[in-house]
Amino acid sequence: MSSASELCRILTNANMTMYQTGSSEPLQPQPLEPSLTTVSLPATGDLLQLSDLSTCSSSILAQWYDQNPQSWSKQNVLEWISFYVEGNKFDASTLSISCCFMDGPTLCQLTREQLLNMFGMSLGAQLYQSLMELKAKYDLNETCKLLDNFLHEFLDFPLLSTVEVNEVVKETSSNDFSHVFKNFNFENMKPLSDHGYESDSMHSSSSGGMLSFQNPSSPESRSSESDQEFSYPQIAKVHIKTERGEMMKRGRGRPPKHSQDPRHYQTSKKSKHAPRGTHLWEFIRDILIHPELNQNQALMKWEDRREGVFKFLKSEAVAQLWGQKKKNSSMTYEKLSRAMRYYYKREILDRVDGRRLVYKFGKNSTGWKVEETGLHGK
DNA sequence: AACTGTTTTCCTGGTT
DNA sequence: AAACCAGGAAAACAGT
Repeated sequence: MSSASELCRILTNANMTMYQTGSSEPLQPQPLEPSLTTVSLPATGDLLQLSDLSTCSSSILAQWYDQNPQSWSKQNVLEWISFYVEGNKFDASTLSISCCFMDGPTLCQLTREQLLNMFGMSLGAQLYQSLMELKAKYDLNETCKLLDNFLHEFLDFPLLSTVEVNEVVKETSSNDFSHVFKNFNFENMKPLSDHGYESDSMHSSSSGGMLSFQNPSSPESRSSESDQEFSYPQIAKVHIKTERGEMMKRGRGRPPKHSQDPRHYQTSKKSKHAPRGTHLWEFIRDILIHPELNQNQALMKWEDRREGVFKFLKSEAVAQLWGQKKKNSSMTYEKLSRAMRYYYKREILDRVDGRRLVYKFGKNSTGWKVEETGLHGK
């Protein structure tokens, strides 16, 4: 069996369509204005900001995070399925892609049995569960909106402006809805604890071994290919008259010596930044094997498809894209290429001497060979 | 908490 | 000169 499924890859690359190098902003929901009334209760929008699903699909998924599954488009459904396919390294070579082309209403009509028939016992069950959870989450969202509105009106009442309400809903919510949030990371949330995570044991109930995210296909089996990161939103942790602390992301790697931005040096709480998602080489591979999803940007091309030799056509654009994926706007080809050079030692890439911007996949990279992909590039 | 793996950042020096 | 390439060093951060 091929190590990575075609569907998975197609959908991974569908993500590319969302990355517009030329455009100013990555496709992410605009953070809602922090409540200036100093209420740290997350606004409903914050609450539901699923800015990071565990894999590369995050940008896409952010588009439909607060939608009722009933109103999902076909694309949304596809993305949702891909999340589970990729997250589990599900081998979808046996899965008919046509199964995945349906809109939200159609999806919601399916029974559990139908899903199992279409996607198999494991994935089908998982999709069914996820669907139920997302529906529940949507309902919760609606409830929260009401609560949010209520609280805002409530807080407008002057005599109540010094009331402090702490962790009102936390217990109920974490008990009842933990599974709902399981796959999501809520940025802009104050972490419950220093490290920003809840203990896993608290909510192992719903998914159990089902969501065992393993990646047998990647050379780095220990990698965080599909790592999940989540924390609970503190649904009603209200601090009236308390400044909402801005958490600055410190950024990875060695701190820039001559950073233009002094905030770069400010210490911050360990940011729960984006899970790694795919590795760089996989990201590159995916651009190559699905050029049709690059918005006609011709970012890279195969020099020798069979041998796995490829070339960067727009090195900085690719770097920007990679940066967007890693939420790092200062990514450059210079830095990206350093990471690429580290792959030589691990034989994920082989050296190609004397040819600028040309690299070659090595024996420890997978998913690019013609036979593997089922695609036939030039 | 220590350790490992994978980048990210910076840098010096070389090549095209 | 600009854009790359090579790698060392150090740091950040996630996962174990």
